[in-house]
Amino acid sequence: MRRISLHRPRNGIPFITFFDIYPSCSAITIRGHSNTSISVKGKFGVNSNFENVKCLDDALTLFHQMVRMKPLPSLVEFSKLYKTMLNMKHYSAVVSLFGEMQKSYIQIDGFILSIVINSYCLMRRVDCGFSVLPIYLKSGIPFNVVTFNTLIRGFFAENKVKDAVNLFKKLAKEKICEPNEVMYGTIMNGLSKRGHTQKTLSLLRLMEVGKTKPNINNYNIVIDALCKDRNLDAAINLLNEMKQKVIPPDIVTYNSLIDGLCKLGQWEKVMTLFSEMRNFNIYPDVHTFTMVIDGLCKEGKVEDAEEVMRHTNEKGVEPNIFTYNVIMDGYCLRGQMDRARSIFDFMIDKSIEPDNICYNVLINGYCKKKNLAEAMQMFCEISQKRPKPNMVTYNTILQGLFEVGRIGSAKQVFAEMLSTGPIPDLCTHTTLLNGYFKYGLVEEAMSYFNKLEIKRLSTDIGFYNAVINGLCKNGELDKAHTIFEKLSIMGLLPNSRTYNTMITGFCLEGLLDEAKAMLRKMGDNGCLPNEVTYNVIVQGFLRYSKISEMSTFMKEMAGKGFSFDATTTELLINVIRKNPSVLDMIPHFHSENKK
DNA sequence: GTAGGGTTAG
Repeated sequence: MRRISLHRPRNGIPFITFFDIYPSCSAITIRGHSNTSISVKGKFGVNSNFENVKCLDDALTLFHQMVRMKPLPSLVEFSKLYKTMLNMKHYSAVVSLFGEMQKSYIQIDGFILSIVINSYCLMRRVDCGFSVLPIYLKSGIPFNVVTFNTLIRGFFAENKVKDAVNLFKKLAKEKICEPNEVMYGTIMNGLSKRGHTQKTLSLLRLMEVGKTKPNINNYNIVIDALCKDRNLDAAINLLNEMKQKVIPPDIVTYNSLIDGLCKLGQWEKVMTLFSEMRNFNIYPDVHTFTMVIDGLCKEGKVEDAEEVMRHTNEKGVEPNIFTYNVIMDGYCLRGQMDRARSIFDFMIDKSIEPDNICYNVLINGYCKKKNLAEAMQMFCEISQKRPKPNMVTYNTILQGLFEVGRIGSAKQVFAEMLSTGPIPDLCTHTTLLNGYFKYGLVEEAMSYFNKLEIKRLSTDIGFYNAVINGLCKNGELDKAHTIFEKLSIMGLLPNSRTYNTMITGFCLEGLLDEAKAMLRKMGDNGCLPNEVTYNVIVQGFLRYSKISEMSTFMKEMAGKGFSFDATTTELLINVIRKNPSVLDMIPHFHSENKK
């Protein structure tokens, strides 16, 4: 069967399309340099060749077959192949195949160039993405909104927010291209994901009065940002605005809102949204159920969560790996590792391949139960599989091993991480330091710390808190104090944990005046003393029987509505037993505390 | 055939 069709596309170049049977390449549209397209349909349908591309080798083989064909396949087929490769994350391979195309003088078009720019952006090389722009000019291909949207996404991928926004502004100002809803969406999404919810909302308002009116996606981005900020009232107001403007919310809109409400435990409102959705003929999907299940699990209601999972099945929605991971985490949080492991086996029975998160959840669960045998078993299991253990896996198992004192194994795992694993992050460094300090290995801790300082890899206050705490606990208060004083020079702001750690350190050494001075300094630096601070300092005075000063701080505590923790209470009882008159020194406290 | 939104782990 042969069909010939002649049509004239917008750019004015005529295309002639043939449909025929072509055994050697059964599903490829072929276009010669004269812009003649020949589409060959085989028994597997038009896309079958790309569905069969399972790995990089398949893609390369097919590409080389394609470039040798006469006449050449159409650029549509080349872009389909490139897209398939991008989906498999073979970004640099796309770039090099594009190079081969250029060397062979194969004609290119704007689609191909956008894909090449995207490949660079996905490799986090937006700079190389820009270097593709001259090819447009040389080839007489006009830039379009996709070209620049891809580059804007590239900037965001490298966290270059200002560059992204500047490019966006430049495009509009110099009339290089008219931003559309997608481009607004890209900017809004980039800003909202970095906490700039108000700017995102302003852009939506700008769109409302401008030429490009916001679509459902633009609203969804803002609603999700508001929900993530726990500003559910504002999010629901925006939902109502959408309804008024006859932009009907969709499942994504409702999922953002339901997730926000679940995280706040506002279950009645969740139910209201569920019934509202039904009125709009929008049905909950696997995301909706998973978020509800997650919310219930985080409140410890895992049985209810399992009930919802059964309900999910009744509604014809299949739980996916997210759902199972969430339920497993729920059981792990409650220490019910047997239940978590049944879910795990059940999932495998359903032919769902466990992923990294799944293993990490279980490893964390076993570590929390101090069952390092099982944790290590799972760690070894994942080490022999793909995907390989990631940073979270290593950090979890390291923490677990240190927790139970298996320092040798921890060192072994860390060495393995350095040689074949992911690059350690700040959490790894902090875990390692905490571990060394906990077991008195001060020299090892400090030599590791110094190495990191030289490499300037330690730029986080949480990390310094670990060092300061470790030094204080190992009787090295002076060194801790020196590092504390250095923080401001490095431009790091101490937080309440930093101060509390230093105050604890001073109290342990009986340097109560220094402790007191540090507490007063906290307020000056905009970091108010909290319940922990007061408990720590009161404990200090109690240990050194400075009853009248203790009384002063207790009064302040009472004024701020802070309570004693277990340690303070115990110390206080011991002091009162020895000397009952102390009771009169204690200010009017909650009667509960006084008993 | 190229660019966009919502769910999980340390």
